[in-house]
Amino acid sequence: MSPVRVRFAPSPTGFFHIGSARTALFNWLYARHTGGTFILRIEDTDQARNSEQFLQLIYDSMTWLGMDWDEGPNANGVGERGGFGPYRQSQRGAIYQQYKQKLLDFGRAYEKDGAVWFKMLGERYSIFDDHRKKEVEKVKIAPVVIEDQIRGKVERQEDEDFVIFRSDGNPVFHFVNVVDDIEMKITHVIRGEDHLSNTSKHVRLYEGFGVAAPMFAHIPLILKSPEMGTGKMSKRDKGALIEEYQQRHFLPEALVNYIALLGWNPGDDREKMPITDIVKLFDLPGVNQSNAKFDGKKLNHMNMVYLLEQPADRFVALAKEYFAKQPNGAAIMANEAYFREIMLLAQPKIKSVDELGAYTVYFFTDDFLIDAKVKEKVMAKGDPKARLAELIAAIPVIDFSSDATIEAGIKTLAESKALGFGDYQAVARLAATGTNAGPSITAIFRVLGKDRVLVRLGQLC
RNA sequence: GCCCCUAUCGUCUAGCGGCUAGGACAGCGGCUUCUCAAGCCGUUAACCCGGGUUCGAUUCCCGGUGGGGGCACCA
Repeated sequence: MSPVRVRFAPSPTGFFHIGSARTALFNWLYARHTGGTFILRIEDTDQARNSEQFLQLIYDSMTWLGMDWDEGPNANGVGERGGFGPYRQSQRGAIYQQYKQKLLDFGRAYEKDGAVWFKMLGERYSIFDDHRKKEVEKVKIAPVVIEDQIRGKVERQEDEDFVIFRSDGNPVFHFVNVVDDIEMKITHVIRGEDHLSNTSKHVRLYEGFGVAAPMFAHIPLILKSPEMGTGKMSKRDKGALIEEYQQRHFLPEALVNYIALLGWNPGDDREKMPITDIVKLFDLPGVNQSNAKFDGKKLNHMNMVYLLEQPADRFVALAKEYFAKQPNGAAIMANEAYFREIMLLAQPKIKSVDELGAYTVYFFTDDFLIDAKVKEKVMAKGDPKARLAELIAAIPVIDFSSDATIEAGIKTLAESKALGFGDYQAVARLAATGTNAGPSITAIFRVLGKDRVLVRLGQLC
């Protein structure tokens, strides 16, 4: 069998969303699994809706997700690579003209009302279509049979001529799609199920050109989660845009892992798995046939699991990227080692990078908010003011060199008053951080240092 | 309206004629703990309905119903 050549063919007419990303991913996975070629082709024939901004977004999103393409435009938008170009349909006009002429020469196309139509072969008859409210001409012809790699055998009647060039001279999607797939020697067309009904047209076109059709594989769609409503996930839905996850500093490998699992699984209970394993195990017959609903919570969980296991350097780098985009520059201005220490305290505790700001504010400013509800709760229990006073008195003699020595110091104090560590912890935390969530109080004390701790404890008294 | 695809816990799914129907997320309960998370343990929860085929159907076939998609001089 000839080497696999697959393509992802987006239109730069809107934001890059999760459904497109998965179609791209399944193509990419199949190419990498089989050692084939992954092609990026830009279907920018709709001049009215195309934009360079959206085009760049496609490159950026694919790159961010780690889906590298072997042929297609370069990610910086300058030039392209591969021997089957150009890879933007807007630059392939001459090829479409040639193919149109072929069909004309074969007697498989004709002009009518200024448009060019593809001609079905067979006995003709007219019938009134009450959906379209008009008389249509049909052809007696056997149904198209598609051997879909995911769906199995699909039969569909395709019995009407259809437009391949509009009267404005531009070719339509079905035509350019098939021509490009022929020219680029595509072996497997992996695309969303929304194209399944179009496939019969495409098969007829291949027949018209006298070319064998490629393999087809129609993957299920991603639907809205129940809270979002019903139907296909659309660009307007929350969580639908790849850009959004990038801006929220999700780990791309977590997102890729999650979307790979929407409609595919490795055949066992594994969920979190490195991309190399997914590449190894991915195959078309393993793809599900039914649509999947998007579940942001599960994606969040996947992201957290990945975050937890990031090496310190990578996590700190991610944190730095995050803080660099925050309006308040205090964290980014902070001492490198100080910043690193705080980020590593936060790493095991947060669920996503974008929690970092709120989770660590009090390390970078003395002007942090005191959570009113937490304050009310903490101050209502026992005699927190007394505990605070005792801590302030004890701290000058406590050894702040390590968490262990701080813990020992507070415990000694607690024992001397016949109290527990917990009696000091909550109020100390409130005073030092303004909240009830965070790393261990001993680590907070150590990182903040005696002076700042004393000031903060004093302020709450 | 016509055509096509599809159907297991709320969600993602395993199952490929005989299972106590398994896992994960979410939920709930507990343990641990200096808070909050995480972690660990436990727990609630599913084969859409009706006919066949079969000794036996979640599994195969048909019909219904539900869900999704397509029926353009959009892509």
